[in-house]
Amino acid sequence: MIIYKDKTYICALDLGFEQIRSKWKAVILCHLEEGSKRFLALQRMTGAISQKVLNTSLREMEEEGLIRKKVYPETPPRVEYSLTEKGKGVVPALKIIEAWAQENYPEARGQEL
Amino acid sequence: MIIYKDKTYICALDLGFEQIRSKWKAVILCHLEEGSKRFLALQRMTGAISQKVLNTSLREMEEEGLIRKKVYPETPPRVEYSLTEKGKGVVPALKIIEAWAQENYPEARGQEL
DNA sequence: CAGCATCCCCCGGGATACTG
DNA sequence: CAGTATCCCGGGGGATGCTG
Repeated sequence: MIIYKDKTYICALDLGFEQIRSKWKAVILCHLEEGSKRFLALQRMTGAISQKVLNTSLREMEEEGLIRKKVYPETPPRVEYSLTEKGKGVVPALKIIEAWAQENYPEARGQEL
Repeated sequence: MIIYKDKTYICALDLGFEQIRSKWKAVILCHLEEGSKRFLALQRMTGAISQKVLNTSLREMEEEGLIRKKVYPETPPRVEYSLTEKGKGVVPALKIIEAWAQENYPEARGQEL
């Protein structure tokens, strides 16, 4: 039994998985692995994600220390998101899932991010 | 763009991740890696999961070919769940997440399943 | 023991419109 | 461009009770 931020988890996997379980976090993290990305770039890459959800996902992951947000004081504003060391630590797991899907789902053959 | 069972996914990771994204599937899969388990045993291990959710999770994963269900025609009934080859393919990813959580969250130190 | 059947509630996530 | 502010809906997931 683990308690973290007022929530209880039954094991480490439960806790860790919860951090990336929402609809788009995994995809976002994988995209950021290619290098830092701007808000609009992320939105375009995912395509389907709404602004609101992209924002909450990014903020939550920033609070968890998975990603870093850098704001350039320009007009129009420029913001870049990138992976932290902690964030880089989960990506290998996501890569495995991606490869696993490509192997096991014919539809996904060769479908990279 | 991938279409699978009337749903669309933007990439392989999206498709693959969706198969294990629900609250308990990852934990269940990791438990099954130790060997085949009975229904009640799984329920006890997770502790927090309700029967209904455990059941739907198991059925969905069976339909996806991640796990196998073996029914022994006895009374009282005995049912055992185990990983398929396909199911074994994702577990390494979950192990990484588990280890990652143990490293990055002090609360989860040494918290095995 | 291993499950269906129900009821219910919360919130994840989409759509739309507006701002610094 | 990079967000906030609302509104709204579906369904994931819990609780409880019943059966072969």
